[in-house]
Amino acid sequence: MNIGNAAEKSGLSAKTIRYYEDIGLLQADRAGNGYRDYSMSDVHRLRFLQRSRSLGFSVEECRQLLSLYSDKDRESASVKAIAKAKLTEIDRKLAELTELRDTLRVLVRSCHGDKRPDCPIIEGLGGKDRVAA
Amino acid sequence: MNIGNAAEKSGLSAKTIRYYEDIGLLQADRAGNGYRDYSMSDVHRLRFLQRSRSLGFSVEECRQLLSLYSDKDRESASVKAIAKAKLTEIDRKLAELTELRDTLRVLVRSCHGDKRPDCPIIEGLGGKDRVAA
DNA sequence: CATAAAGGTTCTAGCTAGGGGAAGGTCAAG
DNA sequence: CTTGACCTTCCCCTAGCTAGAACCTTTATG
Repeated sequence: MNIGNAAEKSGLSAKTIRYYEDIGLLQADRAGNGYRDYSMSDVHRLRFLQRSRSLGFSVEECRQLLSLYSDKDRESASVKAIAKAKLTEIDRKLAELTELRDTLRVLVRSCHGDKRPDCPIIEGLGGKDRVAA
Repeated sequence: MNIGNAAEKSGLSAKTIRYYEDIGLLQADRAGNGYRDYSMSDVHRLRFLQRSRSLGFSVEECRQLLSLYSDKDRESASVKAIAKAKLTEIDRKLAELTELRDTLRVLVRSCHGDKRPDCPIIEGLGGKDRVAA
């Protein structure tokens, strides 16, 4: 099947699929006319990539996961290790983002937001001390 | 003061300060030897940028905030609008990331993680249906 | 049969927000 | 005088694509 078809079935754009081929994630066969030719198994792998990316795995992590996906002798422990590391990373990002939000929320709440120029947000961003979270 | 000094005082790297000048965020005076020369007021603005960035504002948002920072006739409502929009954006990211984490957490918990090849994580990433969060 | 639209191909360039490092000028100390 | 720390500009690199140009192939229609 052509790339457009594979794109539709996998949920990736054709551009993205070509990019993945470019960086060596997945190589496609070529038909006589030079068009890329995808099998159902290729589509499964593309879908796998789409899901992995949407779950926050980096392309390099996807490369590892894809190789484990294709390896019928894999140890599930290897997969779990990657997923756990990603989970830890996401938890860290969540904590960071939560702190950010709390700080920003305090600033926003403390600003009256009218035509006067005095503004606790500006002061908080410019002041000497970190605004209390 | 030289850029290294301004960098230290503002918490930004010299590279970053030059980059900000490059994109027109903040222009510095030049000393006779061609070195950039920063005043304390420049340092305050750099600090302002550092804090704004660290709170998640994009460089373009920082540009607006900095112009409001310098504008003594600003309306605090303008500042609050930008901050509120950013807050909404952060909340959205938080929700997204939380959903991601929950999905990933379910997958990780369901995987025994040993030497056997069968792996619910791989199945979850490759399967036809979205894994339940 | 001609042609136009809808695909496909390769290539380059751009996005964010800087980091790394080269090649070279300048300044203070020993 | 030289060394080392600092400064300058310059260009390339990162992630993960997206957009567009220039061109080729297939398919549908008059």
